[in-house]
Amino acid sequence: MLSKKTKYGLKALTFLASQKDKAPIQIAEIAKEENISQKFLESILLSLKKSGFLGSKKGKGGGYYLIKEPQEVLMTDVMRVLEGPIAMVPCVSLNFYEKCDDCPDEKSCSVNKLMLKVRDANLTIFRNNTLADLIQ
Amino acid sequence: MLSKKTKYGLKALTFLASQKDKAPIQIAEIAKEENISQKFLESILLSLKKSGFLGSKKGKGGGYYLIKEPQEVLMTDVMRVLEGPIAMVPCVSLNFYEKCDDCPDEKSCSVNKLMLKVRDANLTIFRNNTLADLIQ
DNA sequence: TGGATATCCTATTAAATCTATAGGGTAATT
DNA sequence: AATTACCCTATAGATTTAATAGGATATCCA
Repeated sequence: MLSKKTKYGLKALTFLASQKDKAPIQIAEIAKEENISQKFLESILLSLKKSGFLGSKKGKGGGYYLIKEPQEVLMTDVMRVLEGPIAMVPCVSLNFYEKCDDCPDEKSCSVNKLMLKVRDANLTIFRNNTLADLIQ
Repeated sequence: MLSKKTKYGLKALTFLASQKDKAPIQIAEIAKEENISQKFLESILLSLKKSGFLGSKKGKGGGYYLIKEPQEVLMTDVMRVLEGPIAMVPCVSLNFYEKCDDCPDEKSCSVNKLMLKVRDANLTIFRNNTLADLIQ
């Protein structure tokens, strides 16, 4: 299942990407428009800022704004920050590889074999979709 | 993340599929060979039996055995029983469809749009892989 | 300079899910 | 009749997720 965090994060990013100009949008407005708990969204936007997707401005007229152009924001990067590893098991993960302690040999592991295919399929999707592709 | 239940279930199915004949294999043997908690595996095999993948025999010389030929066991079916819906959000699920209560219009939802692509990619993988493909 | 605004940060809680264990019941075989 | 091995329910511990609370910090503007 996709976590609410990822769902909300994607919606917020799309909302920001679909704005005409790049004037900061307040958390409250995004939360209202997208039906998201404001406090929860607050922490999500903060993590998106820390990972380099968003910029922010404090005080009156402040808010969040996209740093890059939507077509430059790859879904691989967004998903890794919001949802975590793309692979369903650590032993097929590119960025978060970890050996299974119960599995003596990966080469002959059926789970490894299947999940490798799943990972590749998902990577293909996420690499070929940017924030721009999610709009409209 | 893939649940342990699914991981263990897949390993058990593969183990049974790679047997020479179709003599029943005991839970204890599968658990030992695949490094799985025996009691946990017990409940997994039971659910695989109830969903029509396995048969069982009680008493001495008893155990579990595959009902169909490995090449006839589709991963779509196995995954749905062990892991649940293949879709990452209910609004793009074929078998477990549910409308999002926070989303006014699916057609214009960015999450829906992306997850539809992910679902199709995963369905393609699971439809084109059988238990036979996981062996060796 | 001070008040209003809005992000930033930490901690905590409530709920749900996952993983595993316990303990006995039931059916089949020898 | 005893043994074997699956069958079934309940429960507990751990982890993760989702949300809330409360205040600190930075910015703007009159």
